[in-house]
Amino acid sequence: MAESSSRDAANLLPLTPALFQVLLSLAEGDKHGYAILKEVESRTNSDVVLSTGTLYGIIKRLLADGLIRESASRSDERRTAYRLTAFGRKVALAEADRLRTLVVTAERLLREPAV
Amino acid sequence: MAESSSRDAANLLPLTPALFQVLLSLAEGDKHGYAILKEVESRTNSDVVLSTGTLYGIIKRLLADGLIRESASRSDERRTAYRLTAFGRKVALAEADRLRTLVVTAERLLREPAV
DNA sequence: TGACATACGTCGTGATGCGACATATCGTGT
DNA sequence: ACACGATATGTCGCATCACGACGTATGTCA
Repeated sequence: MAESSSRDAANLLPLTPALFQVLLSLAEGDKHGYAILKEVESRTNSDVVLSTGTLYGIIKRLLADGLIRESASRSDERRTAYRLTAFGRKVALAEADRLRTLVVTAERLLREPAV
Repeated sequence: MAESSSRDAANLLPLTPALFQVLLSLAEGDKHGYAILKEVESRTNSDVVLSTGTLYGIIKRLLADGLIRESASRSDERRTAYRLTAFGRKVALAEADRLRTLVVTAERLLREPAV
């Protein structure tokens, strides 16, 4: 026990797949909404295609929970860029850890071909 | 193209975390509902605790989609055991593959400590 | 000028997970 | 005999979330 660092990242887990993709996109670098949309789509070979309805809802929740914040660098007028916070990165890492454990378990359980 | 093996397992992805856990539980061996509940809880150290509302809804969907079926071995009167079908195992493997790829990507993107 | 990409956002709907509740049997302790 | 908790299955309503449809602009280029 005794690990109250900032806030407990584990409380927010598991992340929804769409939300996790947005965090990963911002881990790569600051982006505005539309750029996140396009980056996720291209990185996942169109396996994950976020609608704008999905995206802007997620951005609201991420801002409210302090996982991202508005980036100061707004080169352009009508675009708002977002940046992953330290806490946001921590949460994303926790989710990646959770998934890695899950995958290891899954591969162990699925290996045996039915007794 | 030209890969219509039984049905396309990829169509059902991504699986919800709870549903995936149920498949993993049945991959280990046939179980009835309550046993699935307890096995998931103990295997995940109570990180994942399914409510009965969640479980029996999932079982309905899994039956409807042919990922599980009722097991013939009903030693007891008031328990219904379930078994993972070949297709169900295939879907679970596809999900595990998807997650493994995601984890690799996530760890790559999250490694760099913000430029 | 017209079409398409960029960019942001809302709204309604459907799917999903969850807690609360209901019901019943079984085992064990007192 | 009775009570209590574990076993076992299920329903219901609520909240959350992803998605598609739609709306509004501006920028770009043929």
